[in-house]
Amino acid sequence: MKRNLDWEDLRLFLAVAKAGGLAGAATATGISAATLGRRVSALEESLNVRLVEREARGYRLTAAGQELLLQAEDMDRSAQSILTWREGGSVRRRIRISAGEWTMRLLIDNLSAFWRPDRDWVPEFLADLRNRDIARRQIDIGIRNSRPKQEWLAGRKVGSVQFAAYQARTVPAGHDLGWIGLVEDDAHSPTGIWLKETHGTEAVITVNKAALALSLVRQGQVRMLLPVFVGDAYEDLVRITDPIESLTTERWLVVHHDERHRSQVREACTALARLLKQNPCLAPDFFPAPL
Amino acid sequence: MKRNLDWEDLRLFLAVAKAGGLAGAATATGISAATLGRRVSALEESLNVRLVEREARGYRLTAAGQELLLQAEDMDRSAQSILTWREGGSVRRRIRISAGEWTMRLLIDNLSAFWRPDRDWVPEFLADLRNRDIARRQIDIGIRNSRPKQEWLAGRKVGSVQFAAYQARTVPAGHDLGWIGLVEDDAHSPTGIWLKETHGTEAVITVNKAALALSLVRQGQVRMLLPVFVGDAYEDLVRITDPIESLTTERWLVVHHDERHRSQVREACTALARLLKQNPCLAPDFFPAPL
DNA sequence: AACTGGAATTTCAAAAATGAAACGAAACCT
DNA sequence: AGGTTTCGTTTCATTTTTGAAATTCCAGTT
Repeated sequence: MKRNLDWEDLRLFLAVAKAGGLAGAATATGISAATLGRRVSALEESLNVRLVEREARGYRLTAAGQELLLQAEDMDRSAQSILTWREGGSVRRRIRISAGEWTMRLLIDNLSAFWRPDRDWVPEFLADLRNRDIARRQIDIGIRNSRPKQEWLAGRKVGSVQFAAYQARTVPAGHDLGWIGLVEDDAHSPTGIWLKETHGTEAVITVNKAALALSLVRQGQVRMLLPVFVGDAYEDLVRITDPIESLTTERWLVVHHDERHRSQVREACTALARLLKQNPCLAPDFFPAPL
Repeated sequence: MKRNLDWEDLRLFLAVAKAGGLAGAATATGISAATLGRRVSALEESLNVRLVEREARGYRLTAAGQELLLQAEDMDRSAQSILTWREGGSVRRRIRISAGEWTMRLLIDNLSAFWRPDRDWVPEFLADLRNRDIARRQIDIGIRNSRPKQEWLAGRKVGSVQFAAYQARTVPAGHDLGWIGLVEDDAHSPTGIWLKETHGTEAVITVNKAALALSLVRQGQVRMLLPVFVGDAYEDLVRITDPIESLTTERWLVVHHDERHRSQVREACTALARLLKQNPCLAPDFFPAPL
């Protein structure tokens, strides 16, 4: 295809000019002499000027080549300042992790179990569960409840999540309470279906914040289906069912298959997998006791 | 392969940043949006920093991306001055043409037949007949006496050259003269073989400059085998044989097959071919008459 | 003068990059 | 609210680039 001035050709010309030939430049750049020769020829063609005399023992710059060398050195100064900027500043990569609200809190509660400040990556948490955001690189690692289906996603199973029904310990046995659910868990979701099939009812109240729902449960006003890593973390809550088999979900770490070989992404995945396979619970102190 | 900072990635990032997304940058650079997306991702990976937020309607620079943009603009200023340097100065390409000494003089004598100052190339003549110099791009077009054999050479036949024996017109008929030859035309060359077979002798005198040999012939001191485009150009010379079939050679324009699609090389070849197919002679005034 | 070492070019198989086309989703318009 | 347009990503066939190995040749050494 037809190109503009290729800056990489300039960079390689610079290396050849500095080394006085292809052999030295090949050593300096890690690119083969054959390729460097072709790139210099390509630059001569695009600039329409002879830049080097090709001799048996190396390349000698023409007058035009010497002029170009000066300008390529200008570009190299800017390039060197880019490298200095990256090496001098924080070179730690922010790894964006997305999960549902409960799982997000689980990670935050257990941060020290999978991350320390001396690591060369920093976790950044985002509550966004769309795979499209992994495609757009807005998310590096997603924690999802099923195996990824798209071929551009790579997944790793890291355990499963059990659900059970909970109410406040202060509610008298046999007292009939309504159910609360999350807006996204509508009547067609697994939790909605379970509720209809076992209690012949739907959630009386729905909210879009899991933390708010939890407060109402702890106040003794409603019952709720919760992941056991949440429900079991609060001593003022009690299960009113055993873990519900039909609501058990898997837990997957999902990344873009292009990204999974990146060292920080891999380290983060390894650390998260180690944590999640231990089936940790929330740290309940995070939430204030209900008034 | 593992690379250093790829300057072409920087150039393409600059285009994406200026356009606010892949679509506009694709239009500006002629490179597809898919490729630009990959190149920006590659740059993020090599610099180990997120440079853009990928949104549905374009790319938005992160803080690091904005910093990098400033430095890439520095590099672009140098790149623009390279383009200005090339456009402001002479953009005409020097085309190096190599041929034997006689053919070289033929070209110079007939310069206006194949080149004019308004052309976008300038001929540069070199007396060097080695094909290796075409490989090393020290020569753009070689005029050779046989079809090129190497596969990296492209050839175009442009006629043939006849040879005949000449002496000075002033030499009396039947007067026995010795022969002069060129150093490179030794006893094993076609001319050496012909001389031995037809006259049972070798060249008495050898010189390494064709012009010097010609002077001696014109002074009436020796006889010589000459290309007819040289011998017939001098009225004070006379053929003493008809054109010698066994010494006739072909005439080929030879270029590197990589170079033959370059417009200036192609123009020069076309012009030279047009001239040489007319079987032109030397302009005899070029050489001073013998004292 | 002969031999050796080093450098560049060429060939061709392998690897990498590219782009057309399809797809998905968000923003915009009616 | 529904339809259209625009943008970015993915897939896969095609194109381009790359590098290992071979070749050639020149400079340096013995």
